[in-house]
Amino acid sequence: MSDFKAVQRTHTCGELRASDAGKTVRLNGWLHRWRDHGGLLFVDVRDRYGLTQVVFRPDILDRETMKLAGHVRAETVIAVEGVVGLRPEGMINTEMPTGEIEVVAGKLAVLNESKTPPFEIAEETTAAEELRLRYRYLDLRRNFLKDKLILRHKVCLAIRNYLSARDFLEIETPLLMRSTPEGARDYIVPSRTARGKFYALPQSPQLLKQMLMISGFDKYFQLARCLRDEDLRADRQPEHTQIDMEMSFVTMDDIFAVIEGLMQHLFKEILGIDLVIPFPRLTYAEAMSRYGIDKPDTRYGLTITDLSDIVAGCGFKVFAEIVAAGKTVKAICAPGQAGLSRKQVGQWEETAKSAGAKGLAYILYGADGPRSSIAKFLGPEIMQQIASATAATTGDAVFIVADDKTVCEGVLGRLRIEMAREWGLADPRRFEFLWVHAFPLFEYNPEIGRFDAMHNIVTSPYAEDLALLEEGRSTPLAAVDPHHPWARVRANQYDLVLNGTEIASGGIRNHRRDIQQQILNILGIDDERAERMFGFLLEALEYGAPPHGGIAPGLDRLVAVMTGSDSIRDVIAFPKTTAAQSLMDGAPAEIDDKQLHELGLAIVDKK
RNA sequence: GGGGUUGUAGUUCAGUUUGGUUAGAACGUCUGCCUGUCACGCAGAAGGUCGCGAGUUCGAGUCUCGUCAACCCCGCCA
Repeated sequence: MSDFKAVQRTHTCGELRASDAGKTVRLNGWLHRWRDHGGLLFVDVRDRYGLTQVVFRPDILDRETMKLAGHVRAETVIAVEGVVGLRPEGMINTEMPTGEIEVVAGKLAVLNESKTPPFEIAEETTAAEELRLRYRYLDLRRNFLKDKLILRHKVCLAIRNYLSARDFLEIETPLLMRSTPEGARDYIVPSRTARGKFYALPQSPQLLKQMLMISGFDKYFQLARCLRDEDLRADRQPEHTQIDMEMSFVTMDDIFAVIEGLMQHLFKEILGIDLVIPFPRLTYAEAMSRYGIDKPDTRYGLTITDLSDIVAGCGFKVFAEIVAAGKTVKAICAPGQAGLSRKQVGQWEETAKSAGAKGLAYILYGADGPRSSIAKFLGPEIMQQIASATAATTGDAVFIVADDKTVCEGVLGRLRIEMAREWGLADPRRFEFLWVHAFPLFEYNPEIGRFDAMHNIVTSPYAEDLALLEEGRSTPLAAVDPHHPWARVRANQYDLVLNGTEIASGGIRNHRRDIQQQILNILGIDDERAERMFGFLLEALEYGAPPHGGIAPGLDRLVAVMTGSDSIRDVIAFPKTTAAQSLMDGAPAEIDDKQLHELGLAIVDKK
């Protein structure tokens, strides 16, 4: 094939129609399937645009060409020249966009042969993901993945157009930067020119986009790669892409409005779906008490009800004593589940226990009256009150947890998700967005014996909570006490939740050095260390830093939801396994001794 | 770091509960036949380190222990 020009395609495999009949065309592509009738031979040629049927006819072609065509196998790269013909009466394939025509072959050239692929390049595959990841380039030939990457491209393009039209500037920030002691474990890159020193790959461009605000670029965005060396999940890869944004002179409402507009645009433009804006808002406290989680899936009910007042002083000692001790009794109502067997109820109790509950009480409101292991202690009146509080009617089941408020919420939140999954309560065709805001700024961490940033160390406190920062230094309350002043500081922090997935996170930042420094101090970073680690940020805040804030939607998670993917691996061209390995290229891999030597590194323990 | 699921022809699986003759099926591959198929059809053939390593046993795909990998979850992480 010395002269490819002579066989180069004139059309793609997805574009020929009946109106092209009579044209002489050339197609290039992969041989998808063949149907050899001994005389007649049909071949489907595939490229990313589609499939076109090519027919090889012995009455037209010489014996050599027929023989060659008869021996071409799956995934061979071929070039075909022929005449577009209308298919005979009754032979039209209405399943295919090109189904009205076929290319009557005149010439065939093999551009490259293919080994038998380890799995079929078919619409559906049952091949294990491990195998598909090893041969990712073959898996990407399948529409299943190909279409998702195409949709991802459209999302990226629409984001750029939308934000650019609203005066946002896309500005790149470095991948090699200094390690800062925040959040996740860093990926580290050794420096050759400064031996013994290291760059870190950014967990996000957080500080850099703040520097851009200080530079005066008041509307910034970037499709930014973010790297974190933490354990993986279906929705977590070591590198992911954020639609990173930051704005100056804005309030939370301004940022919500930009994101609501962006999401509305993306869903309309790409999926043809009309989103209703503005999105509902919940405070963190409301989300936790109603759903037991800070990223609730609001496509289904099963909300949490507080029963403490009802069961205070009731005949069931366990409940009464818990309430007397200042703890809580909470419940969720599962509609239509009164028929659960003893075994099924036991399985939910196991789930509750694994989530931290000591037990799980239940009341099954059957047609012949409520059934419950604690019915005789509660009595009919209390059970009636529980029914009306949880809006349970005949046929429903109520599950009750008694413990600390946070344990109750955590357990019932978990049960809620598991039950919705078990009973298929979440409608996959619905997209329910929700803002969660007013997070606590700090969270007590018993492991290290001090407060941690709940989200981000640069998030600003509510102005009316500023006094609590100082109050926390002299309070007689223990750090673990939920009424500790620092535990009560609310943050200008907000998350965007979509169908129970955290899709974006952001906040209004500290633009005053004194407040930022005070927060770092509370987080256990003294002035000396703050200077060393964040000196550049603190210094920049002293040169007229404007009020600013931002947000960063996760592109992978967003596209995963938009394409109905269970894992973000399906919307990433070359993802890694849960052990952060790339099965295709074998990364991570050892490097040469010479490379180690140049960097001044030695491997101490290979494990 | 912890819990769970899975691992048997190229691929997807059955066989493991109850250890016992030659480890099966489908798809794919190869050969032959077939002139309107489109998951073409028909006939035949080849194809196995039962993830890996120990152990128990007369005998292990099957039982025990360890180990590796993929996936899901907790911890961890935006």
